[in-house]
Amino acid sequence: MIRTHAAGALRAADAGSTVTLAGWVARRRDHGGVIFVDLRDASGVSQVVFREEMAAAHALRNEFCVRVTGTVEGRPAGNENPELPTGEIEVNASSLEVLSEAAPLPLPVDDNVDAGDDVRLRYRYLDLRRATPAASIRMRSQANQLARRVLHDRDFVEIETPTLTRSTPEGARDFLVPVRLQPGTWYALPQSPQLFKQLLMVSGMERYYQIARCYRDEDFRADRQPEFTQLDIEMSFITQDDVIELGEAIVAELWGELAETEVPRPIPRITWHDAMARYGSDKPDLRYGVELTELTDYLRGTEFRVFAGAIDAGGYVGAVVMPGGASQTRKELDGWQDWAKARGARGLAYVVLDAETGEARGPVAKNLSAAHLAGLGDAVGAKPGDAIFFAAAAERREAQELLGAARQEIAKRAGLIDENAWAFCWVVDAPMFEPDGEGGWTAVHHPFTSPTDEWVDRFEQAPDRALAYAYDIVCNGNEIGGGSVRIHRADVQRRVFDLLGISPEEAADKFGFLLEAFKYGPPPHGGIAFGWDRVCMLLAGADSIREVIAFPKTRGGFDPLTGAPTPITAQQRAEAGVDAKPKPPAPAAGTTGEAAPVEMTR
RNA sequence: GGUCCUGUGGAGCAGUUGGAGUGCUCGCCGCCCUGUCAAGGCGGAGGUCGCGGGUUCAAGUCCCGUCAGGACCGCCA
Repeated sequence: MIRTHAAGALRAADAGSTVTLAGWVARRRDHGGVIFVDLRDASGVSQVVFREEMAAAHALRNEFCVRVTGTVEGRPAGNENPELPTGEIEVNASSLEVLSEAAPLPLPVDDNVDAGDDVRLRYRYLDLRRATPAASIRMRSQANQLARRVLHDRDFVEIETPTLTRSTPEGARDFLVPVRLQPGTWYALPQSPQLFKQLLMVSGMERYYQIARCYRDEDFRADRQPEFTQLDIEMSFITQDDVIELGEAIVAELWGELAETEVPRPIPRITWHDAMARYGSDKPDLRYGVELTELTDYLRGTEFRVFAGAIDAGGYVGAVVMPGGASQTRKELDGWQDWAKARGARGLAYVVLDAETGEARGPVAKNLSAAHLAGLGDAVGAKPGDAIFFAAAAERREAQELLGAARQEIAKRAGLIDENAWAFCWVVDAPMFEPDGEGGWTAVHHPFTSPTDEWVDRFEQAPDRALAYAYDIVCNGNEIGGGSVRIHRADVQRRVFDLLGISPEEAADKFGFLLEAFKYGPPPHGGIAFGWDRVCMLLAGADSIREVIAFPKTRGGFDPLTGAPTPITAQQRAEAGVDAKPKPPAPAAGTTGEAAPVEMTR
């Protein structure tokens, strides 16, 4: 090593020893006759003092990479810096070697200055010299280690699966890779290792996990990148409760070690239908109340067309209360209409209860009968001074989701969110199917998800109500993981495919290899995958997963650092076989009554 | 694909009813400075106000288009 000590580790006890440090000039304070330099390495910062005979130190600039030898000394009385772990000492330099110089910086390496995303990402290596971004990446490493420890303690096997594979039946668009050796054919990058982990269960591995990179070619969000990471887990001979117990063990370990939070176990469970009814979301944020109230029955018979239309159509009318919302200005209340329209709703009906008299006011109030108005406050749990927002739709879920979004917005605007709180829950008993919009059904989770025992023999009778052994774990309104018990019985799988309109031929074409494997004694199995970027984002206290990814992309899929993606050369294009047409499949030998072509082998 | 926000020396910002590239903090260059710790003082350099078009006597400012970054909707089992 070209250094003897870590800069951040020096303490008063080291006084008197000669040390050699290597690191970067974090800051310099040049007084002419004496120069102070904060020397930073991965461990932290120590103050180095250069005296008159060390004139070369005048030439140091921020982020020069240097090696310094000197004596550790206690700082003169009164000059200690209690803000720094190394604040009691300083290094009196006797030699200075500039290992490399730094050009003027395109962004300040300073924890107090936050640059724009494009500059930060273009110079991510400089961005990561800052304490907070660096800490997030280091924290993620710890999270990986903690998860591995929990899983290894439980005899899990870490197994890597291919990233050049064939398309698997998740719903997202695939990233495709042309295949030079077979022009016209393409690999897909995996959207998840779903099928491989099920094959590993067939193979008798029994307990698999992987920190797996996954790829989905969809639009980005603050919590979505085109390549992302899952902590992917699958287990044999288990029930839903076993997977949930394991998930809780992992979450408790992570939050216990990295967030100093004791996660209450068992983590509360809520059914998917209750979550929608009470919170208008399948990933409810339980850090605050503000629950939804269904008013379909209460308002039955109303003459207000918006509500009556939904009720007559067999739909839903509901409300959510904004505590203190009656004090909003007309402009603020109008703002809610814009908010709702931005979400694709027609508007957001509201009634405010006068803070003094409790009288219901607002545009909707005059459309409701005196009887409906009189009992409204009690029906929705509103007090004088509150505002009540309504949503109505023929589709129950549509109205609930609007109210759920309003609930979140209310909590934000009314300051009801405790930013220091952690609220976990499992959302269980998810529906198996949802309408595909064309008269058929599509799998809510994926087509290998098992119906619950209650529904396994009759899910065809009411696909809209059939429930699955599918579960999501939610933290502060973020879905941080989800999984299911899988189907291991061929007859059940066939019936699910039938309902989904997947023909045996189509099934064989898409994932025949899995069905083939399931002929040979597949064990009952199930699993879970954690959205690892989101988990780390929450643990890091960040508001974007970009903060916990070393080299993230911008929302356009662009990497400002490398400039990827780029066009390819004509030669690359020709070699990759991007433009090749796939050969028609050769008939099997003998099936056409003609000799099959035989290729020369070497 | 849609809605919204942002774009001003290297970084972060301010810029009023349209009136001279105006200002602030940091950084950069030079000089001074022996106890600072986001050191301080003096001086200096650095600009296609993202880009293109329009309105106007006059545009950083208003309008249209476009590019880039961000938030959301659609999409993402």
